[in-house]
Order: sequence, then structure tokens, then C-alpha cells
Amino acid sequence: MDVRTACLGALSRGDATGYEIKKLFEEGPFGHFFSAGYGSIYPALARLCEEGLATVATIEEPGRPVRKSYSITPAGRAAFEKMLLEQPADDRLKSEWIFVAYFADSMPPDLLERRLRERVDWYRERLEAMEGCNQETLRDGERFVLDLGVAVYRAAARYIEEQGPSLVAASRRRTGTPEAAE
Amino acid sequence: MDVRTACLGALSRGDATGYEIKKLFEEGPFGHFFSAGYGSIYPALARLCEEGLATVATIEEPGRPVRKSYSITPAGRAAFEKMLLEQPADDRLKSEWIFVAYFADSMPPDLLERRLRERVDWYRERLEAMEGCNQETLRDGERFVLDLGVAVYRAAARYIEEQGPSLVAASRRRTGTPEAAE
DNA sequence: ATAACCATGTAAATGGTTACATGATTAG
DNA sequence: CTAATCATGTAACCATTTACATGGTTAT
Repeated sequence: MDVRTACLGALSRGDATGYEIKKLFEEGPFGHFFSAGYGSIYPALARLCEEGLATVATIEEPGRPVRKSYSITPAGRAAFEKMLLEQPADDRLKSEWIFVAYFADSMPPDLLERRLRERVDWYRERLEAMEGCNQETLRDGERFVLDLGVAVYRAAARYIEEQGPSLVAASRRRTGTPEAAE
Repeated sequence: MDVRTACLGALSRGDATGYEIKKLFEEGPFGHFFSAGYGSIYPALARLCEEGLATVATIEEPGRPVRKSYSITPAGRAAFEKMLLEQPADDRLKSEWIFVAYFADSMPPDLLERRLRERVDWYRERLEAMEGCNQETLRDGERFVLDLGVAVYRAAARYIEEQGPSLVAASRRRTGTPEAAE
């Protein structure tokens, strides 16, 4: 799904500015399966207006930058609901971390160990943030997606914690590198 | 990581044609975190040759199409190993399936139920294929990545199987749609 | 015969990232 | 006074996808 569709989805939940949509894409459940920068959000919003799927209202309030609030139109809502009926495309994951892990035996053992630790730490941080989300305010689908993310991250963190050390040990054995003192 | 780097990584494991690299990207552990089509692989391979990171040899055998076998050069190997030392960029996942699940309450319950079933089936199929991989022939890093994928897919499939039905039930309650007879 | 697989590529179009450009307000 | 946050946008660049173009071999 492109940024345009994602913005339409965001607007289907209520009016928002480009800035707010960006934040929505970063935090909460949305952030786990999607991301976009201003360079794609603002043009996407403009295009939705051109196509009649959204409208803009400029809000000028004293002591605040001028904001542009976007609203979905009935046509936009219809288009979005039609999209939801279509067969979703396959997931597309690009993970540099997994890429380097694949080539773990071409990496210095100490670096490998650090990468594994960083990854687990990253998962733990994300998990804490996710579990801290106010579950009350979420809709069914949002909570479902959030908890799916939690289940997946937990499984990944646990796997790396359990299996990582033996990967590092094998790497040290292969290269004859003693454990680095910290 | 771009297709060029991924091709370099593939060649670091041995000579290959563009066609073979495509297959590597589709099946086995590699397929879980990366994908690329011919339209990006062939130009990437050509560029690696231009940059002196790989060389080509044209193989003509009777009763077979002409093939071009690419080999990594020492410079290519050095460049690849240097890349492995760098901080990997954040994962980038684009999942239309999760996107529609996020908006589950805007979807007809029967369709939601089908999407959940399709997803679990897809995970189960992949898991069978992954567990069927000959573990003996894999290197440490490859096996690690493969098993990480198994752990993650299992957790996801299990979560959807356990939590999906209540999501569907809530959706039916909300819309007053009775269960469809099959 | 017909589909699937082997095998290589190009060109146009799409879509997204990054860098640039600007400027006000608020919290430390 | 400085950094962070609020707020919007454009333009150049980059990478990738998709469609096109070709043609032999193998299995059903």
C-alpha cells in the first residue's frame, strides 16, 4: 500500500494535519508495519484533494503556525472501503539486520555479539512502549495489530537471547578469537 | 540494503548467474527478509562489474541458453566485509495485510474471517517449507536466520489462531451479521 | 501442443527518500 | 539562549517495479 492509501486510512479515523499523520505513522501500532516521511505525506495529501477524496481547511490560530487540516470526503471513504475488500499484496520486509546476521560467519565475533545485544535491546524497548499504550482507547483492529506485534517481537527477542550466544561461541571457535574483556 | 549489496553478498558465497541469484532471493532463509526482481538484479550485477567488484564469464553450453556467471573480486569481497561492519539501518516492513487488519472494524466480518484464515494458512505453508530445508547444508548464520523466521512465523500464526476468532465475533456483534453458512 | 522452466535484458513509469528552505513557539 | 517541537512544503535524486522483448528446453 502506498502512502496515499495510508493517509486515506488515517483520515478515515478523523481529520488530521500532515504533521499529525506523520506522528501516527511513527508511534502506536501503525509504526510497526508502515513508515513515511513528510516528503511523501504532503504530496499524498495534496493528491487526495485533487482526486476529490479529501478536502483541506486552513486553520489560523494566534500563537501557532498555520495548520492545514485534511478531512476525508464520502468519495474518499467509499474508495478506502473498496480497497479494504481487495486481496492484500504480500508483505515486503527489508531488514539489514537480518541480512548481516545471515552472513554472521563473515563478521568479527565481537561485533556479532554487539549486534545481537543491540537487537534484543531494541525489541525490549519497543515492547515496553507497546505495552504502555493505553489499551482502552484502541479499537479492536488496532489492539489486535498491536498485540500481534507484541507476540512477534517477544518471540524474536526470546529466540535471539536463547540462540544468540551459541552463534557467537561458534564464531569465536572458528576464528580463534578469545572473548573481549569489557 | 539495496539489491546491489545483496547481489554482492550472494556472490560472496560463490559464483552465480542472475537467474540463480533471483532463486536464492526467493527460497531459503534469504526470502524472508529480502526480495528483488530481474529488473533490479541484472542492472545491479552490471554495475558491480563496472565498479570492479565482480567479473562476468559467458558460458555457452550446447542445449542450454547462454549463461553469464558472475564472480566476486577481492575488491568486491573487501567492500562487502566493510559493509558488514556498518550499523545496519532500521527494518522496513510494508504489510498490506496488517494494514487492513488495523482497519478490521471497517471490514465485513466474513471477509475479515477469510483474511485471517488465509494468513494462518500462508504461515503454515511457509513453516512447512522452512522446516523442510536441509539444515545440514546451512551455515551458522543461515540456520540462525532461518530458525528466527520459524520462531516469528510460529508466534504470529499462533497469535492469529488464538485471538482471531474473538476479533471476528466482535465484528459480527457490532454489525449484527450472522455467521455465514459454508 | 502447451505450460513451466531456463535465461537475459531494457525502458518507462512509479514511488519514495533526502536535502533544502522557512519560521514560530515552548521548555530547559 | 538553545534545543526541541510544531508546521509546511519543494526539488533533485535514487531505487525499484512493471511491462516489454526474445528465445530455447523439458515435462505433461
